[in-house]
Amino acid sequence: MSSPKPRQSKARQALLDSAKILLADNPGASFIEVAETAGIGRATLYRHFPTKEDLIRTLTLEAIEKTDDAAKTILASPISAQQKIHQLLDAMIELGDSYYFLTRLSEVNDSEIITHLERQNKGLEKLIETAQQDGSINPALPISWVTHVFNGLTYSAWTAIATDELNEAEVKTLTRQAFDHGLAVTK
Amino acid sequence: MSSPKPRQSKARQALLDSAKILLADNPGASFIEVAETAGIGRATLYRHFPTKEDLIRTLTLEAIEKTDDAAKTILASPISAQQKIHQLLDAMIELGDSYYFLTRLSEVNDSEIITHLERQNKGLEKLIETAQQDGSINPALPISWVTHVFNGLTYSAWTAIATDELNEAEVKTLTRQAFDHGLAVTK
DNA sequence: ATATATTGATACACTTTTGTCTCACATGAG
DNA sequence: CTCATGTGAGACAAAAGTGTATCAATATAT
Repeated sequence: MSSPKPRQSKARQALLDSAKILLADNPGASFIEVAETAGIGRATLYRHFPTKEDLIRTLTLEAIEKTDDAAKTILASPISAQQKIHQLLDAMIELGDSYYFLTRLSEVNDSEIITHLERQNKGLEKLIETAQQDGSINPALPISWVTHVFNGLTYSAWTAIATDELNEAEVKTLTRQAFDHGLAVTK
Repeated sequence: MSSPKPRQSKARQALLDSAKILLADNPGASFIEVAETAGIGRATLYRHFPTKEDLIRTLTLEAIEKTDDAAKTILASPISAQQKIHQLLDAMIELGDSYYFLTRLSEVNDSEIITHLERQNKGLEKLIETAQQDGSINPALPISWVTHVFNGLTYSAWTAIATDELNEAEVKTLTRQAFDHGLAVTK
């Protein structure tokens, strides 16, 4: 009848939102800074996350979960592999806020997180393989290279949105075009 | 007649080489770790670099200098803008070892370094503008977007080399193709 | 061989960070 | 209102990191 965690949720989510922004441009920020930036007491932070690793772990799992949610919908759609990849690119661009801090951290050690990331990568590779079979991606390209370009262009999109006058909608279009046809004149 | 710094050079360069590898996968590494990894005493490290900032600053300036050296030769060549961009991509891929640690660090604050990076970026933009005028890059694309793709694909190339079975020569070819024509079938 | 410079090890003081604990206060559910 | 829970502020101890100084050992140039 009643919601399960009515009290905690708000402060906790505000804390996570604040932390991922701070850690994105200062991966070495101390727990003290995290608490101060979030505007909460240090003791409260420790109550929610015993160590810095716990916090980062939670942030990472949250990002992974959001990606899974988006991927689930996209993969279930009756559209081509190419269109699915395009929508995945869009989803990753939208999730920039949740993911960017990860690119600035040390190598991931947590085995559960590694498992999730590998699973998601496997899913992307599967999709790429299908796209290569139907000819929308060059079958001569190594699958791993295509995933690296996927990630690299996602990174381009994030930085373009973060630093430039380009808005998210423009960047989505440009990224899609760059992924498919590069930077030559569109024919 | 005699070389200017015969003594220092060796230990110092070995230290820099070791540090950039360590900082690449652990940006938060302490000075103690840097010294231990390089196999030198902590006191010696402080003699060469008074603070961690000095070390990072030196590493960064070294990377910038290497890029300038490469760019100088490339820009002086009697080749097309597109070919110059291709060679710049090659050069950046080769400099992965020197640059990768920079992508893992906090925002750059040093004004001299910012000036250098902006100068190099300006040079790239100029080149892109020329390539757009001669039609090898789509003139409809925002210049800043092209630079983001340049950087994103450079990042793709680095990670492909670092984690995969692909060698540098293959990756150079793939990167060039992705930059020009994306991942569709080459015509 | 000898003077000079570099190095590694160690000790030291200092600062920052981490993690725990206590207590008074605020807030929301019943 | 009352009570359980969450919170902020601060004290506290322990650990890690930083930066300086000293000294004996080593390597190098002449």
